[in-house]
Amino acid sequence: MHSKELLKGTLQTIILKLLADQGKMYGYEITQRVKELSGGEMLLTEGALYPTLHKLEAEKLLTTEKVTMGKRVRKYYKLTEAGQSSAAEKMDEFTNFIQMMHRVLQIDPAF
Amino acid sequence: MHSKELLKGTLQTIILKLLADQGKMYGYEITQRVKELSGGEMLLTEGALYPTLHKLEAEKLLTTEKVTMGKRVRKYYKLTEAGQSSAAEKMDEFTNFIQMMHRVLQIDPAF
DNA sequence: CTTAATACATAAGAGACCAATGTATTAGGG
DNA sequence: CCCTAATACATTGGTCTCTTATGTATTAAG
Repeated sequence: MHSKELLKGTLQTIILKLLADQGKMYGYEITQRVKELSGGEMLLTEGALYPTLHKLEAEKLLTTEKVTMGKRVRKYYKLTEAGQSSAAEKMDEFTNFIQMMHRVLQIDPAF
Repeated sequence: MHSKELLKGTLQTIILKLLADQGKMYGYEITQRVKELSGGEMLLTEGALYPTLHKLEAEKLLTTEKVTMGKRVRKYYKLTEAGQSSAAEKMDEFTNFIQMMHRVLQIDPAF
């Protein structure tokens, strides 16, 4: 019942913000961090995550670095400079969105 | 750059909440009220609005009443009892969503 | 008389995500 | 030892929601 439709459009913002805070992360780590921060409520699917990461990389907002741990390969992502700007922009957009929704839905701002 | 993607999934909530507050409204009135409440930032397109109204009606959350004003026909929508429950539910979902996003994005709750 | 606003509506398509599936390594319990 | 769960990457097909474009018709204003 935590409607999944509301999450649409938030994934890029989440990824960029986490990377802005953490410096670098790999895909699986992102899914776990989101799960942790949301108290288990928000579960990123790989079918959403990886295509988005690849898209952000193609747009030069992220760069990758492969690190081999034993026989397992991890792919770390970090923000480019453009990515850092984009992260800040997306966060602004999101807070504006929330404020607008508060007005439209007439929710007590204290909430 | 108020990203349109973030609005996905909010339309039903908005419609139900406005009807819960106003009692009854017609389609065009809803677009104007949203525009007014958002300070012109949020513009509902008819291609989104009418199919959604029809869908909510098909789900028995809304009932309609046609009113003729001169030669122009207005179609008023109001909530059924199920619609009132649904409106409250959607509002809960939305506030939960915002709280979850605050945690995930680590936004100052005061914001 | 032409444009903008009011008022309804549908159809084609795009965008973002989910579910399912696939490969492969590692750790733990029985 | 073997099976399962967790770790770690990735792609494909389908769904849902909205946007763009289009259509009809009335009314008000310049």
